[in-house]
Amino acid sequence: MRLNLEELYTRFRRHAVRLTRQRAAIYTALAETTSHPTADDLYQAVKRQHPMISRNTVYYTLGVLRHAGLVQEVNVGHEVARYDGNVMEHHHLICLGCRQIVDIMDEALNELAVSDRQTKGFHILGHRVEFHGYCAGCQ
Amino acid sequence: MRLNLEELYTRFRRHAVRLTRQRAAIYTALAETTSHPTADDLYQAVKRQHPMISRNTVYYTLGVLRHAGLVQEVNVGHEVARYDGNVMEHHHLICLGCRQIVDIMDEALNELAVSDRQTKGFHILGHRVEFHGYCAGCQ
DNA sequence: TGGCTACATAGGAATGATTCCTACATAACA
DNA sequence: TGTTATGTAGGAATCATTCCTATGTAGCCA
Ligand SMILES: [Mn+2]
Ligand SMILES: [Mn+2]
Ligand SMILES: [Zn+2]
Ligand SMILES: [Zn+2]
Repeated sequence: MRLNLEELYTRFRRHAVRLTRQRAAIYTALAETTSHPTADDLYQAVKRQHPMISRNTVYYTLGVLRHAGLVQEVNVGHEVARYDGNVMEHHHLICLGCRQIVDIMDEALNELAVSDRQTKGFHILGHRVEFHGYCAGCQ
Repeated sequence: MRLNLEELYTRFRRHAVRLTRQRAAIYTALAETTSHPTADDLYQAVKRQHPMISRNTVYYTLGVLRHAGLVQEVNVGHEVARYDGNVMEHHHLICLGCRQIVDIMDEALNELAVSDRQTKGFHILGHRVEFHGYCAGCQ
């Protein structure tokens, strides 16, 4: 979905994150896609408008945004980190062929819990579910 | 659980994996713990009996055992890889404090599925669930 | 049982995503 | 508009894992 400057300004302000051209470009690129890009994908995309941007700025910014709760990291095994501008609670489908990651918005999955007998004394704060398989194109 | 040489021999034979002293030591160390050690944990443990073992042998062996289905890799975010000698279908509790990983054997979790509407044309082969929280000692 | 051969091991070098360092630039606030 | 805390660029460093290669040996067969 399209993101205007005013909305961007509001979101950053709300989380006390300084707004710079680089941050605006990185966050916008991420918020406007559902593809869960890597840091380098974002670097390549943002570089078109900001040829001097450094990879470090991308990593640093993603760290700041993640800390502020504006962005999520999605890790699939030990592959390179993927980022997600969708911070609503949701889970993922992962294609073993093309490595694409697709959102699953499913209330039942969000409400998943472990039976008390299995909790082993843990105080549970959250959970993550990923389904693995082959997408339509890779089957 | 304790693992005798004969059982070891049977398992390796069944999966057409050559049995060496190093492999026996690595696999035994892993199969006899529930702690999900790292490759380096295993290297340090095995080195007591095999002072000349190399880290490379540990990595190579874990790769072979994983390929044979005798061992699993468990990845928590981008932390160093953890290994699991329990190859039954199961899921994990992860402590955000001490990073310990605890098994959850729960049939309901094993049978989890995505609703067809959410499958997005994927052919699903498996899934993984992890619960995050603080263990009794870390709360 | 001894010899062959494909595969395993040790050790060291290479890799590569991410983090660290630091001098310079600039957003935010008054 | 000036001040200052924070962000940026660029390069070096990190470190788990993988790659390379010479030597060793498990498993098989005569
Ligand atoms: Mn997502
Ligand atoms: Mn386990
Ligand atoms: Zn695919
Ligand atoms: Zn703990």
